[in-house]
Amino acid sequence: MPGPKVPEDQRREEVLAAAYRVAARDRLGGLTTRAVAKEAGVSNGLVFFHFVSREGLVLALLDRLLETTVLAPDRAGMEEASPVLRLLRTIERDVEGLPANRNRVALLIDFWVMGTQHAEVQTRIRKALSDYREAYVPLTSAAIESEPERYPGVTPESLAAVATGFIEGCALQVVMDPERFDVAAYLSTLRALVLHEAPSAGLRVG
Amino acid sequence: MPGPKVPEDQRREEVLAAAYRVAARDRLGGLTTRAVAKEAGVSNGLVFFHFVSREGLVLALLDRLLETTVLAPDRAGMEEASPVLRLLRTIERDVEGLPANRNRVALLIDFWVMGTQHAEVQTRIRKALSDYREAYVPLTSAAIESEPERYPGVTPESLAAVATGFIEGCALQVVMDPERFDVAAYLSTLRALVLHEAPSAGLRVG
DNA sequence: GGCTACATTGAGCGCCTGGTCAATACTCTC
DNA sequence: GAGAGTATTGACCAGGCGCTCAATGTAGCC
Repeated sequence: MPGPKVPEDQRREEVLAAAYRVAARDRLGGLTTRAVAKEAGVSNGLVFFHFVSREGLVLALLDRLLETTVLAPDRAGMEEASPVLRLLRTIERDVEGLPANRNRVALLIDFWVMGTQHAEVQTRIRKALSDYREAYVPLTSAAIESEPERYPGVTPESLAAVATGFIEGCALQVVMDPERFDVAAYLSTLRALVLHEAPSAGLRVG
Repeated sequence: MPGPKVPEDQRREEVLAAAYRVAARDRLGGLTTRAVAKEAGVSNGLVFFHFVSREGLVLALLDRLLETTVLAPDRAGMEEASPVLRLLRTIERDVEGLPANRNRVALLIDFWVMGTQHAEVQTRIRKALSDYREAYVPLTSAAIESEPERYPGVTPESLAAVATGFIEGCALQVVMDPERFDVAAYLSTLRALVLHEAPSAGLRVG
């Protein structure tokens, strides 16, 4: 009683999209092959035909998730700002974008936790985090070079690590308690800490 | 064929300790009632006799975990330092303590993630995090008061939130990639950012 | 139209899980 | 020592899981 055939790997794509929907709703723990099949309107066996195993499906989902997560900082609209301000604004953009992507962020943290026990997931997550840090290095490098005496002993890499670590901490907060997490207060505090000047200058938060 | 009886709720304690050992090794996903029973050298049914359900066991474990996690900052040995330095050193102590407690931290993050979908776990975790922030408020308050002009618009609460958020970000790093996480570089970067002076003065890192 | 190759189905297998429960052994009381 | 109450056992159940596979429908080719 097989259903209609679909050309090429379009089916695979449909199943993967269904897997994302299920995972965004029920997280990795709720990502069963049956749930995915049902969501895709397809039989259970077909999931295995296209992904071999649940693990294959999970890894494909992770790859898709990481592919569609933009790492490169968007510098549009801040070409004229000082390097330090550019760095700050990039961090702020990333943090401000977290609440709207809560489901996606929660899913990434699920994979993060899974990576603690699963070698293949671990290497992928580590690489993504490494890429994320790398994407910040040009910004941190410029910031340090603009005022070297202000950042003694700080390397572009260590500053990038701290910056992304800060963002990841924010991601945890957002996932756990989105109502309590006050993006504006968080960011203005960061600004004051780093700039040592009133946050009202140039703050875009309403 | 019941085995020997044990007075009071000592058995409950043994089972809970076994649950911690299992969870520290295999995390929440591996925390099955049978695994705990085996680890405790006890029958499967006894776990339910003492904890009613797996959920009861998990919640008891979470409570135990949070009870035995010291939140109050230890100020010993820094009475004479400036408030800002005291704050920094407290953060440093917390961060430095993470790698040695990797298993415990990983387990807490497991609960954190679980709390995203489980109401009772969520309230407990939120309370623990709130307490953690609160524990920092005296330190952040003193730091701000000592140099009010240096932290414009920064409240003790927001600074405490950023400080603990920073530590939680570090916790994520440690759990994911303990070898790569360079505690010393992280902390010296934080110092330089906040103090705007050479980190060699007063840094205790070898 | 027949043939081949392949996508698709759904029943079914084995395993593990949380949970139940009657039977049983221990401990205490008198 | 008998009786009562409780801690403990392990077999058992239902359900969900990942996964397999023979059967079957579909599409393209000559």
